Amino acid sequence: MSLVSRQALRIREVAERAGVSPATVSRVLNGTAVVREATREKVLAVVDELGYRPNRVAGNLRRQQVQMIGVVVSDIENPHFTQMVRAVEDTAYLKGYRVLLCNTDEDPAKQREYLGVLIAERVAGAIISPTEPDAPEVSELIDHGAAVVAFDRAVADRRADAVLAANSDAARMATEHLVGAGHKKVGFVGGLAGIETAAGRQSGYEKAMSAAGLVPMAAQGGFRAEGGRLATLELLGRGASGLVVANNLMAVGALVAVREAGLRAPADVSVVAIDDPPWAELTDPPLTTFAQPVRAMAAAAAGLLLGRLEGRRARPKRQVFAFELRHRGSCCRPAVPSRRGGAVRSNGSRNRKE
Amino acid sequence: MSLVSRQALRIREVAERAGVSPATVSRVLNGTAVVREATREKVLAVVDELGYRPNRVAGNLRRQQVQMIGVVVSDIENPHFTQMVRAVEDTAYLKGYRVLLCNTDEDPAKQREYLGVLIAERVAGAIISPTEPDAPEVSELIDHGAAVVAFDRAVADRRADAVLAANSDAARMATEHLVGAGHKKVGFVGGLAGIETAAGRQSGYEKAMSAAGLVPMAAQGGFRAEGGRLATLELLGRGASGLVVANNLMAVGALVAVREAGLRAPADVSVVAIDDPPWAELTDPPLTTFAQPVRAMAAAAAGLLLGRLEGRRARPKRQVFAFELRHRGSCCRPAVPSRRGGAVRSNGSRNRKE
DNA sequence: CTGAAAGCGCTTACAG
DNA sequence: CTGAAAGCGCTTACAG
Repeated sequence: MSLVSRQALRIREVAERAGVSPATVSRVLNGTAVVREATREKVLAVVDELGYRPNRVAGNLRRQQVQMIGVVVSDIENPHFTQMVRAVEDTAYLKGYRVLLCNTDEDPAKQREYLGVLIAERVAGAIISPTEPDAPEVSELIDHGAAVVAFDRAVADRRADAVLAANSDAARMATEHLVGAGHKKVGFVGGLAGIETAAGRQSGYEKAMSAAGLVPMAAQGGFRAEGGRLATLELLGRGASGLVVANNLMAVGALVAVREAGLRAPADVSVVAIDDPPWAELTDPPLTTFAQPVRAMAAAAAGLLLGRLEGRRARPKRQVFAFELRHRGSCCRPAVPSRRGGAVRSNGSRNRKE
Repeated sequence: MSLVSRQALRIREVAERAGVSPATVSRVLNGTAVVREATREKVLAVVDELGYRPNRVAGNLRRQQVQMIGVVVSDIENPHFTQMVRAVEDTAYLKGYRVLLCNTDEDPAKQREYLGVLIAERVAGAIISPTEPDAPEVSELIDHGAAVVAFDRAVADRRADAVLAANSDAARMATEHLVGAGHKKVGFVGGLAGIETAAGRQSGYEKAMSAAGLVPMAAQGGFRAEGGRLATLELLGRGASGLVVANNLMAVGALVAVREAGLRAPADVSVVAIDDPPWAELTDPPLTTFAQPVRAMAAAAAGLLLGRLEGRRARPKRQVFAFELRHRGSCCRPAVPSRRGGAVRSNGSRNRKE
């Protein structure tokens, strides 16, 4: 179809060749006005013949709107966010919106820069899992007319919709699950300080422990596998017989640590993780988890966002989703006191790659 | 800093407030010309005071270039592509480029539409793992001046750079590995018909089998977990004692199938997978794999792309990366003839979700 | 139903 | 070192 040419064709060339004005070509291509059928066909024939591709950058400027949404996550490699991005992309694609991927690495500076990009590009909206919930750029983005939905973690600006998970409840239930099986020394492998989901999960854990009259025992793993490994080794060294792990990446590290310590789950240690990664039933033992309904959450977020983009003007919504227990093999053998001999080495010398 | 206002500020307002022309504001903000220091400071002060954010859509149009690259993958949820996207995003970010995420689901129509979007948005470049390698849109994109790098799978247009993996070699070595351990009935869980990586891997497998004088035995799993499960059940039903699985998602299904069939790896069946997913050492048993150096490949692809965007005009490069054996527990117990009693049920009645 | 003209908000030769 | 003016490629009131 297309005549190859170095210089991109403009609407004017198409118009001349078709013997009409640029306005008419635009109307045909966008369906924004009724055009005589014969004219329409002639225009389409020329468009096809020349392989004309309208320059959308120009259109965006003129129309004063960009059919693009930013998706801001802290780590695209975390399956939790991968699933979210995937579900959002699906919905956005169907509605004609493109996805601009913004990976912040939990770095507030990077989040600021990326939000600046979204403002500069005048995107129509954004789904944000914030690293810094009160960054002024979030408000700036909204001031510029973008629709914003907070995902997983709320943002300070009250004009944003929010799709959250009941983090505290999940950690509380996970802890109760272990306590109910007779564990007294239940450790908590915590997430990244200052992140809402980490704080929520830790508080649920602490609530359950104190309700049971037990002493909390937490170590921070930073939401990453290697951190989870080290935190787990520390907690095992302190005699933990049950572990609540605050996310799926750290669960990888926790399982490795259990093995490194020469222990077996659930015989020696019971493990419950929050988040249900795709590989949960493949591990040895299969991992008991509290699963977030990520897809439903992502669909809700995309729905809220696209709803606003299509003109809904309701006041901001806040939807909270419950976790769901997926009982597998890593839990819960009842606790057996002092079944272990020696101390556990509390940090690995092995140079592992996660 | 920013005075909140419904209507976005334009460069003209900033110029008026600073008592200079728009041209000068532009020069200060872009550093494109020397501006008197006092003027510069005045402009920056006003920009800061008003919270001015240049409209990059307008800039893109005027400058005739968009600092954005498209990343076209078939499935962002496949860890293989997730890692690639992540590595590309890192590099692109550092060079000031944004990433537009395009998920094709191995659907040629979706790939065409997304490539059309990339052309219309006049992106500077694209990294493409093509579903349809000879789609005319790839050439159109290049005609429009975009730099294109093919990833994993080549594209027909010879002007694109390519970063590939030695698929055939990997499958051949995996097969030889099993044959070397004494397996005669080595089955192959194949990928999606028509996809280059699937064909390459299957041909490597067939080469190794015929070199060993053995009869090939393949079943197609479509590169997805559930397909891998069904294909594996079929091959086990045909008496396979060794399995080469053509990608990581199908490996999930294969392990599940082995378990469903009441067998154990490596005692009853040896399994080698191509692709090394993050959870390979967590499975029961840990999965022996041939790993692609995804990060190195992604870095190479991003390097080639950004190199061209920065003006390199060398002829198209084609880099092929070798796989690397990661020996773990799922292989290779030597084959023991007819160690199994009855037939294996050849398709599961359990209604699993992958 | 169609065209001429203005304008989206920048950047950049050009002139001084 | 700085400004006035043109122009990037569209879309859309406006007029007919």
